[in-house]
Formats: sequence, structure tokens, C-alpha cells
Amino acid sequence: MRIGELSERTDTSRRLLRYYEEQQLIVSTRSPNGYREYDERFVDRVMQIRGLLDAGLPTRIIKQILPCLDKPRTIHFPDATPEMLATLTLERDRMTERINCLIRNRDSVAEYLDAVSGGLADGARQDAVMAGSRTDLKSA
Amino acid sequence: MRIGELSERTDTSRRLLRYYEEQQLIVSTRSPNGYREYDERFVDRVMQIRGLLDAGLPTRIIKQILPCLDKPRTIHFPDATPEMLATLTLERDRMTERINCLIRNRDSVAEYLDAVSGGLADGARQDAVMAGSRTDLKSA
DNA sequence: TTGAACCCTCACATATATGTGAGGGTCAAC
DNA sequence: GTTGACCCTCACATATATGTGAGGGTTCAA
Repeated sequence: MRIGELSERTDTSRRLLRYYEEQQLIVSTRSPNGYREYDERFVDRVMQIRGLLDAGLPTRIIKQILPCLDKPRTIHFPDATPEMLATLTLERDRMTERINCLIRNRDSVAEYLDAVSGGLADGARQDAVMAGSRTDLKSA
Repeated sequence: MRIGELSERTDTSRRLLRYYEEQQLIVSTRSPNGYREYDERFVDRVMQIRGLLDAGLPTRIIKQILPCLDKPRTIHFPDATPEMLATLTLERDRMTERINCLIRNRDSVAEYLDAVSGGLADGARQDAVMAGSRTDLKSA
């Protein structure tokens, strides 16, 4: 597909897709006319990138962890240098910290919302609370 | 305590503490000479702010959720407007999305690391994983 | 009284992720 | 062959979180 379709399917501006390419988070082949061409798997890839960016990881780090994320556990450890492994270990731990921080705070917000809506359970309040109530995540 | 001590105890530059105050994430009282004064509870508060910033939340949002985070469940729901509740609900869900995204990716990275270190579990690999404390990979 | 070590405000600088638009090709349909 | 919807590169603009430093007070101890 070309950049326009990828843009629509990932809800990501063309500008950003080119930027991600510049940052080497994605690559593209080029048609004879110079247009970028992407295959299906870039839809997921781009959404993954956006999620990570939104969760505070910079492109520089995302670029490093992306190779760990290919679905079929393709073997790319041969090229893993010790520094790379150290970086990944560090980032794994930083991600865990972020997760714990978010869980703590998300739960506080949820608790607050529950308290408010629990206090007065009528209509006007209802729609505000409706949207979502998933509250338990188990993690390291 | 004054800004210098808070800065050291939270590992946050004075500049940033003033910035957080400007963004209304924290407040300070002023000594007669104009110096900012903080009490103990700002140590935790600042660390909470840093964690949330690092997890991708902008100050504008952090400001909104902070009131939900005071340890003794002080009653501030009286002032909660419906728009505020809708915002909180939205943010709670966005936090949950971030959490899931991070968990998914963190687990992939962890799995990758386990695969690599599990593959050859001897000394040579060990120091590679050990090394990570100060890791700054730069790119061109 | 001087100096060090704090503090203040203000302002400019930087990095990162993003938007916007100019100037210009490609291509299919009319 | 013109039009419209794509695509390209390049460059400037913006927002947010941060660094850095100038110019200047306050406090305290040598």
C-alpha cells in the first residue's frame, strides 16, 4: 500500500510516517516513480510505535527494542552486542517502572471515580462513568 | 525545606521545580525573603509528577489527576464538575491503554532477553547483562 | 567586609514530536 | 490535454519539557 492508505489505517499523518522512516523505525520500498510502498505488517508496526511513543519512549529507544518485537521469534540474537543487551535490560526495567507508576495512579483515579459515582448513583453522573471499568492488571 | 533540598531529594533540577510550579503541579509558600518553602509531602508529590511525565502524560493532564492522589481520601468531589469527571474517565482509560501497551512490549523485550541469556548461560554473557548501569548508545 | 552558597526572575537555547505549506512530479479519468 | 488526487522533498513553525546563564538579592561564617 502507499503512504496514504497506511496513514488512514493507522490514523497517523503522512508527515509522521515519513518522520518515523527518517528515524529508522520503519522502512519502505520505492515504486519506480519514487512513491513509498508498504506491506500489511506495517499497519501493526506503526500502531506499536505510536503506543510506545505515547507511553513516553523516545524514537531512539523504540528503534532499539523493535527488533525484539517480531512475531515469529526470528533469530536476531547473533548480532546482539553486549552493549545492546545492557540497553535492553535497562529499558525493560524502565518500562516496568512506568507500568507500576501508571497502575498506581490509574488505580487512584479509578478509586476516586468509583467513590464519586458510588456516592450518587443517578443518571447525569452515569455517562461519565460508563466508558470503562477495567481495573485489574497483574504484572511483575 | 527550600528548593535546593527538594531538588536534591527528588533528583529534579531547580529549574524544573519552578516550571512545575508555573504549571500549577505544585505550590510553595514564600519566606519573607522571597525564597520558596516546601514541606515534606512535596518529595513524594514531585516524584509522582516525574513518573507520570516519564510515562507520557502532559502537565495539563497531570494537574487534573493530582487531586485524586492525596493519600487520605480527602473529600474533593463536591467541586467535581461533569466535564472534569468525563476527563478523568477518559484519562483513566488512556492510562490503561498505556499500561497494556507497555506490558505487551516489556514482555516481548524480556522474552527476547531470556532467550538470549538462556541460550548460552555462562560467564561471557553475564558481564554483558551486568554492564548496564550507564548505557548511552548514540547514533549518527 | 568579603566570599561562598544559597535564592530570585527573566530570557534565550535545545530536543523531540508534530503541523503546515510551498513547489513540483505521476497518473488515471474525463 | 486538463483536472484531481495522489505522491515527493524541503523548510519553516509550534508545543512541551528541559538546560543554561545573566543580573541581582540574602545569609552566614571567616
